[in-house]
Amino acid sequence: MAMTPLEELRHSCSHVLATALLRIFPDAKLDIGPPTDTGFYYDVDLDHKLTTEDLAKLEAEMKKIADENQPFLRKEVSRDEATEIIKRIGQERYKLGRLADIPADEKISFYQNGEFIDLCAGTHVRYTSKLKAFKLLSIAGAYHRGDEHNKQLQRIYGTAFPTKDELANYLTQLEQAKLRDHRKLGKDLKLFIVDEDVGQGLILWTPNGAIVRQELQTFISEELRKQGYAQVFTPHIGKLELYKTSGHFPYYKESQFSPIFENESLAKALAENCSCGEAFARLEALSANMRDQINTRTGKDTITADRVRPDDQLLDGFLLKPMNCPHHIKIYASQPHSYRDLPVRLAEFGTVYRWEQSGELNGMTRVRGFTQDDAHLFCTEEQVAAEMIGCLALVKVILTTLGMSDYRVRVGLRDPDSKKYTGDAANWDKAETACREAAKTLGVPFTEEPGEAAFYGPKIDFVIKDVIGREWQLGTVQVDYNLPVRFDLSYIGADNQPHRPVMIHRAPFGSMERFCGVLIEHFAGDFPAWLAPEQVRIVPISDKVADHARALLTKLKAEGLRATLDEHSDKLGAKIRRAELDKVPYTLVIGQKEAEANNVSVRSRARGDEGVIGSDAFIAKLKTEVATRALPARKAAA
RNA sequence: GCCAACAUAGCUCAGCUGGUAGAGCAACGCUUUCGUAAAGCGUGGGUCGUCGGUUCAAAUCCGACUGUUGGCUCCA
Repeated sequence: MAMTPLEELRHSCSHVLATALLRIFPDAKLDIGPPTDTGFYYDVDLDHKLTTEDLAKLEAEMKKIADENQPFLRKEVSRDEATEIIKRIGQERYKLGRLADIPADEKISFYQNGEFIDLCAGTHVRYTSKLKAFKLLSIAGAYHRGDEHNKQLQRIYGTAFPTKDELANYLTQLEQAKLRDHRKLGKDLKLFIVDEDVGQGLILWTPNGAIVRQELQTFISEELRKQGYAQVFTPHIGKLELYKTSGHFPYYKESQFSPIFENESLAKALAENCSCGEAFARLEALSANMRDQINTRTGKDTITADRVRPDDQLLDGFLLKPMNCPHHIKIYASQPHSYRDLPVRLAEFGTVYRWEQSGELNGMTRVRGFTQDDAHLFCTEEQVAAEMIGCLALVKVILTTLGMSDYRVRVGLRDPDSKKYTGDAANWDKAETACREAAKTLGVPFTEEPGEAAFYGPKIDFVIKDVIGREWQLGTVQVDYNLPVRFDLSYIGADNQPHRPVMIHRAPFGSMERFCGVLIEHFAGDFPAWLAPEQVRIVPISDKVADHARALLTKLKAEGLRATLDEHSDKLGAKIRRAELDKVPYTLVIGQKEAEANNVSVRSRARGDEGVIGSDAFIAKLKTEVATRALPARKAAA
């Protein structure tokens, strides 16, 4: 595949970086150095721990190499010659493996610039002097071949552009992006905190953030009522047995909080001289055993769920729920269903807990406890398509209302080579077809990605990028033919015979935490009035109108608006500045003139000074803006 | 979990090679009563993330731990 000119430029930078590396650290063992979406990197195995000072040195050396104006020369060789070259330059540690990756029918080429020669398919710019605008950015650890069992190499990240202006522009953009990072804004606008003593990845929603979340929940609840969902509530824990049946316990044990054991069960285990270590070892064996049982099943629709043999019951206990499905399934299963009842749609803002690796935690976007705007639909096979479309429509309504249009849609299919999936192939095919067909109705491009399915079924995900380009899965819709089997769910059909329902799991926001994090960045903290923690701030010009201002505050609050009054003795400019920094959508300036006429001078965060209007007229206008969940109308560019 | 960097007042940060802490903003008080992004003066506020070590002496050097950040791995 040919590289774009920009990729060519960046990839050439990788080679120049490698050239500089070997000049400064001759014993460096090189792995690979490809271009990326935003720049390039090179992975290197080096005993010396690279520092930021080294980056500066390397960058200076790269500039020298660019100035030396070395030509990039391509050389095609046989496999034996390639091996010889790699040995000659002393880079056999990784390069021989990379050479072995090249299929037998493909040409093997090296690129040489100056003294440096590298196994490489290309392509490159013609001379190093073409590299005019590059910068080394950071050093990171990266496993060889992306496998955590392999040695961790040092990865040097950099970026490059055709011109210095473009590079400077990109670096400025990075700086700008940091200003709308949800972690910074979350602190500035007092939306949420994470406390060390409460625990990593556990979000404490402070009053301002709670308002945003509550408004989002209200919004989605309204939409759910329109679509015929029933609201349920379920507890935060469930017995281990429940998750053994669902398959979550054996499959995701390592990413769950440890079980909460019953006191009696623990006491019994202790009485049997079972140490904690042994108990956990037995639990470990149990989950491994469960996995094997499931994997060796032939995939027939057995109607009966997997059961744990009684002698496997070593310790009874509960699990903090890692997902809501089993609880909702039990609600469905609690009474018989006729085909006339279907679809049954059960919704809950359900809080779940997952043991994410410490290094993966990130602000609100990757946490250990989060609340899904979850729902499970139980329907007939014939209803799947329509229900899927309904779920996707809901996601679209939400994204449209919030003005989020920059996302991609991913259809996650099973990886035919992996064993992590449960259920029979025929059902998987049906489910995957249903997903594909539903995705087509979206009217936006989507990609099909094998290996992205959940263990119980394929899914459609909405993926959005954060300010620094990281992708986050938000809304998700998943078809599931498996859990209904595992829990032996049924409904009575028109033929008076029991039938197996199909489940759809869906969460339009994904999780309230992640969604709010992304939303903060999407709006850069400038929430539309309906979401803004503080919708209106009254700014009296002097104490002389304080009584009038207080009366207005009372009135705004009585009208259900989230309003505050700035009673500081600052000058107007300072109060305006404070309101702007707090990103309040509307500031009402009240002086003698306004007080006498019962007017307000409106300053909009989005549009600036909007002039004087009667206070009742303002209230009516704002209430409409809030009720319709309008996005702030920006001032037209002059 | 792994690699690396970082952790000083509510916030943003200063504190060079060791001699027990400073600024701006915020808060509070007083003065000012002001027309669309910062009025003036004053006051309070920190066992320098935690624990341990080196030293006559540690915010500063070393170690462990906790947390954060950037990556890697993972993400039902």
